[in-house]
Amino acid sequence: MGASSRDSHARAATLHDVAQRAGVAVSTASRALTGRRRVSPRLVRRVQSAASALDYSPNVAARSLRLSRTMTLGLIVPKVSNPGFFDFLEGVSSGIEEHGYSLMVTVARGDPHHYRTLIERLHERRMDGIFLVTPPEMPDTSRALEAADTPTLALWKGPASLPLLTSTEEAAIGRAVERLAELGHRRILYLGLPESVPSIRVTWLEQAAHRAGLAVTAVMIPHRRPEQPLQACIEHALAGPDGATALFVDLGLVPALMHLLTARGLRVPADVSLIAFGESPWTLELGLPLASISHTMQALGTAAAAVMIAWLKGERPAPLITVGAGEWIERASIGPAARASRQGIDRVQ
Amino acid sequence: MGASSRDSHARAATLHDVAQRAGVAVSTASRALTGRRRVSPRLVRRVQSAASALDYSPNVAARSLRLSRTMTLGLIVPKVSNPGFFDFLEGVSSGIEEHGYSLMVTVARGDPHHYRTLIERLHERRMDGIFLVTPPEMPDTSRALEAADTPTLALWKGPASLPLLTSTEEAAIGRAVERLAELGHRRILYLGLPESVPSIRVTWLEQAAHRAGLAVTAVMIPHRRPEQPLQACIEHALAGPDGATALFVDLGLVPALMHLLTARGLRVPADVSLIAFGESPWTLELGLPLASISHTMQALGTAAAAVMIAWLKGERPAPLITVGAGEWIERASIGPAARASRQGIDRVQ
DNA sequence: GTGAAAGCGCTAACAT
DNA sequence: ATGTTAGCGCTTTCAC
Repeated sequence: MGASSRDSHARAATLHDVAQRAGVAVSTASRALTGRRRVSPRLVRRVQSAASALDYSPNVAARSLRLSRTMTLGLIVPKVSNPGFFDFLEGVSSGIEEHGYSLMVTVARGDPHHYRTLIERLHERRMDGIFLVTPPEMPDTSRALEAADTPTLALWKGPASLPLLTSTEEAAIGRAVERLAELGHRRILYLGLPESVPSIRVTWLEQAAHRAGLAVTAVMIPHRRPEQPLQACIEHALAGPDGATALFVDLGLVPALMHLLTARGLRVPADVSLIAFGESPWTLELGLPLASISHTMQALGTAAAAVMIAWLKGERPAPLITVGAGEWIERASIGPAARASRQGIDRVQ
Repeated sequence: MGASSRDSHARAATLHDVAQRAGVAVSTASRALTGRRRVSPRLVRRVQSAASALDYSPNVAARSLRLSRTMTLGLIVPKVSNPGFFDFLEGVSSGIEEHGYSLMVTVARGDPHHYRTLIERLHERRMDGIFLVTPPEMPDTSRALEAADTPTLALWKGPASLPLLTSTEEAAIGRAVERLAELGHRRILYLGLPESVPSIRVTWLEQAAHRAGLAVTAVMIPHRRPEQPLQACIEHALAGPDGATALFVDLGLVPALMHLLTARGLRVPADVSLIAFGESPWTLELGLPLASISHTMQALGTAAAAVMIAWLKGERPAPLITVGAGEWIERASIGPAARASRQGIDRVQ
């Protein structure tokens, strides 16, 4: 133990201690440290050195009580294992941190009851603002939120009463679908993992396909031992003269899918076009130039942070904000619809 | 707006308001609500109904100030995009939540300076405990922690002054390596992503290999456009009579690797044995029974939570705690060392 | 069993 | 520019 380390049983130094050591009043010490009002430079120095001598660390709880502001934001996320989710968290965290805010994170189970509990919990802790991520099928939780009267920003989707932040992923999907239409594709197969957060994707994809005159078959692969194995799904969907010629898949399914396609002798994009939701550097550098709807979760996080910070400064956000975090990236995994090889595919089945 | 919703400009009800409405003293109201001392059932009911009528929500900041306990735990994690990290977070979160604690999450950039800043920040907020995850190459941050005098638990690795929580992954790796030795393998190639959190894996792997008399080539694939593309790496490592016959890879590399191996006509496990760090249901169900060192991050999270809760109850943790969260799972992707097909592999190069 | 009052550490009026 | 004081909302002695 160095001489400077305090006895671990001594209570932490308070502003009072600092003021006393510097020979000034507590209010002066407060002003000197926070800089919120003019104090003579001489005293500022004295207070500062007293503070550092005592290892003074302001008590945020006391400050919060006094100012009715906790400088803390809450984040409620559903319990999903989306690979990109940590990036989102990081975006939010770094975005608010530089403005002096901290982040309180709670992970909700699926049920609305738990959501309500967590909202209450954050309310008791008097969050200055809340980021709310609800699973798509979540019923209304707005009552619990109303009571709290806390600036709350919904991500991806949420109750109509809340400002909503989404990304340009929808537009990107639209562009991808249009491109497929140009290439002569007529039917798309979507393979998704149920626990991927933005399952609005499916809706977006369906709408875009409708506009472009394409048909969509959406298949959510259940998490545990699917009754209809993925393999059967795909073969069925790709088969026949009306079979899908293009595949949209969650990135997590790509390895399995590639394996399966290779095993069946189907080539990308000669036999089937492939578009992934999400990017991974490893799919790119290795002879698999995978076209994708890239979605930088981190960008969405920082955007959310920025909107919230502005809100706390009095600038109420628009009801719907779209962030440029989604992008259509065309790569060699898509090509003209493989009408010619239909027969070959039929044989597979 | 329902009749019960308060005017959004009215300040939140305080305990004083509740007491007044129930016709009791604030102290009685406090006791009735917290149940920390005996209050007549009649009054308890009166206070409770007054509280719910006023939508009373206790102010945690005030309580913290009074009790010198925030009921909040801090988590510091390095800025890495490890897929399983969110699971860990979830484990910690749910583990502490049921004991009434909340979680404050901060994401650190690589540098020690930022770590210190974040630790200070958490200290100002008077966390009751801190979970610390440092990247392996992080220099000592213990001075900042000492000052805080807050129960701090290190995960995976950390300064010697702190109790450390690791998993049985090390043992699992040992078992995997022994099995490979049995199967006649002599050289292992490890392919890792640099940003995977527990890069102590490499150390563990090397130690285990040494014990079993095997050689290890560890290659960390740089994130951006590697000068030595993965492809060249692998071909070089697998080639020659002394080439590696078994591959340990991070799960994120599996798709790329599979593609590459398939393209080169190398079969698993006939030509090369494959072991992944991590599990994904999609690699299993689809003709790719991938042997793995499975590591349930969530289990590690809940374990960390449990240790911390116990600590806060006065039960100081052992300096080193090993959690059974890592497991060696043998599957068909490993087999006897492919001495016979050496020539075929050489031809590939 | 209940009430009155002190005080946790801080900031912002209000005085000087 | 600096000091004095009230009070943020809560729990806990201390009296009764």
